[in-house]
Amino acid sequence: MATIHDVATKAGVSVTTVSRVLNNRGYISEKTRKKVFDIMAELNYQPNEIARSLLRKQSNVIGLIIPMVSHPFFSELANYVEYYAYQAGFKVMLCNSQLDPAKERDYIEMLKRNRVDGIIMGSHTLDVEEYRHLHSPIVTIDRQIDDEIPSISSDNYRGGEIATELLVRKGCRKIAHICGNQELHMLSNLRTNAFHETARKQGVQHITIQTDMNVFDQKQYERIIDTLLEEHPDTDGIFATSDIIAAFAVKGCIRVGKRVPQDVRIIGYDDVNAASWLNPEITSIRQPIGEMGRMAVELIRKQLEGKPFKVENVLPVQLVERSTT
Amino acid sequence: MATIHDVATKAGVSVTTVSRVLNNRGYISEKTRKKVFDIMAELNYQPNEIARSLLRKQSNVIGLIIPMVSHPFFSELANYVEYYAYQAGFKVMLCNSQLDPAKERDYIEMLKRNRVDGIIMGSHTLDVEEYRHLHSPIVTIDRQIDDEIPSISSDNYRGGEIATELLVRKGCRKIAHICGNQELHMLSNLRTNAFHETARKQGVQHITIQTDMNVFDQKQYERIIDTLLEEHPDTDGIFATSDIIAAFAVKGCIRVGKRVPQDVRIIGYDDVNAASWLNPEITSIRQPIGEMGRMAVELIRKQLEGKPFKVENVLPVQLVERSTT
DNA sequence: CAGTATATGTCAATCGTTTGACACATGTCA
DNA sequence: TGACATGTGTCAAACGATTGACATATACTG
Repeated sequence: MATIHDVATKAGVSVTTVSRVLNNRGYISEKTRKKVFDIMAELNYQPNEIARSLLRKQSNVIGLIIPMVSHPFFSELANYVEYYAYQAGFKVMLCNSQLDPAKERDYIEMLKRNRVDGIIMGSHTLDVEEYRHLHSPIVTIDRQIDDEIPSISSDNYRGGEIATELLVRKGCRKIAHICGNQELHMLSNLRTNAFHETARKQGVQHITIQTDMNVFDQKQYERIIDTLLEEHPDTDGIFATSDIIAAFAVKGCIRVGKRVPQDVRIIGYDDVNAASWLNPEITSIRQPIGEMGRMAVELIRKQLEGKPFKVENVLPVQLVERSTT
Repeated sequence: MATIHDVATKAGVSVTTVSRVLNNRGYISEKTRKKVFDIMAELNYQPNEIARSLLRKQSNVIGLIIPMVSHPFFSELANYVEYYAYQAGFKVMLCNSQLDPAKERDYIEMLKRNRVDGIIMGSHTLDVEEYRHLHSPIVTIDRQIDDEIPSISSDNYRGGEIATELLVRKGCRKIAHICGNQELHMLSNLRTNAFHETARKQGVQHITIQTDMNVFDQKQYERIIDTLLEEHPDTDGIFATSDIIAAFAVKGCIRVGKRVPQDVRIIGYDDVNAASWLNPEITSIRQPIGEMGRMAVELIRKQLEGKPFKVENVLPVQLVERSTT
């Protein structure tokens, strides 16, 4: 790879001059500028960003830690993060924690060693303390660490409320809620709180089933649904905490001969693209994933630039009614 | 951030000693080693990988360029690439081209400026020439550049053959094939060749519909299916080049009152996870995505280490029969 | 006691780029 | 003529780590 030195020699100028051309500073004649650019093209010169980063103490890299990209919610989030990061001149480093604390910790250290400009945390398997000592700007998705670290989430409580209310309004008398593992202290636990309170207030029977801590395990979903329908055959409403789980609920119902939505009404969560590929299309609570991604990048930038930012960012959710309710 | 210098000073030793501890070379007493590690922990020291990369001329970063992560095939591929890269000590930089040549080119240059150790190309919107001049090790997914650059693909021709044969065997007499844009010169075009040849050989009516160059556009899929069913109402078999398109085909059929698989048999491609969330579950041609990801990382490594490697890597596909055929 | 293994230090170069200080032209304008 | 703008050069330090050469000191072994 050619260096700035090679370019300077070949162009018959000094490295300072080349650097000046490259960074547009100081006086440069049109003739020299052209000459330098020509040589750069000829040598296929690409300035070494590693050397620049070292000097500038800025890598322009954002680390994105999520449980796994192949989960639709996170793959869509990653897609938007990449989109807005690119627009802002950042590169994104993809880190799947697989919800393994050791891997998550390892990735955090790796990102620090690589002096990333910021970390977007979509996985949270460690203790609050461990996140607090991070020096780089971070932003968390769906979890609050403390009142210094900005977090982004959608209005989980409201989402749980809307979902439960819809099922009640549609006439469900016994509603099951399948939620994620509550031990992770995610803000999504609020959906479950909302479910309990709303169901109680409305006076309908309700049960809650927690999934294991695995990111996503189809077999587990199938088992949970089967058990649910067997132990509570009179269930007439299911509020699943993701569209994928809702999809398995639909399949489970059909397997045992129940019609959706006539016998069982089902609502998912997230409103990922896949929710509308399914048949029947799944009613869902839409999280503004694009906006969450945009805001995550923006919050990193604001921290880097020392600008003020809001610590708690709760975005509105929206009911998207389709065919399963 | 603490530097190796701070650690040395605080530990009362020289930077050389700290470096020796860090890199496990030369003689170090247990006492000093412990002392240094203690201070490193105390100062929360993380060696600056940027400085190391500069010196070693090795960044341990792999660039992954794909059309978009939110497409299930690529999100699963990205997931595996991350998995194997992590195991091998690499970080992965996520680049979505959106099938925009300008963005793809820009990303390639960015990756070169950042001196990545290798590039996995899953997006191919540029001319062969542009890829050929890349200096870093690259590996392509689903496209052949020349006989120097290793490529990975699954057996697209065989996949197309199996899919078509299955539909014929099931009794289809008029089969439609929905394929991706053929201008991209991807190896997946072989599926279409296989479709034509097999259908002709078997003597069944067949039509082919090409999608636009967009990565994925639900509206477009819906339109294509609607038009197909309207213009060719006697279609009784559909071979879609992705499971997502197949999902839309299923929905389209049901919309116009056709039963799947009784009236129309549908087969998808890739066998992404989503294929089994759907209802009915989609019959598909399975690409070994995990193996492709593993091999991509391995081929980068082999090039880096100067080991011999195979240029053309075609992996077997497999029929996964479910409910839509 | 000589020789060697162990333990640590100093010093300087290197990776590729940026940047500030300073020097020295040439040209232009008032 | 002097002041200033323009254009380019040299030099050196800095970013943070690694590494080889070499020096020195202690401890042990045969």
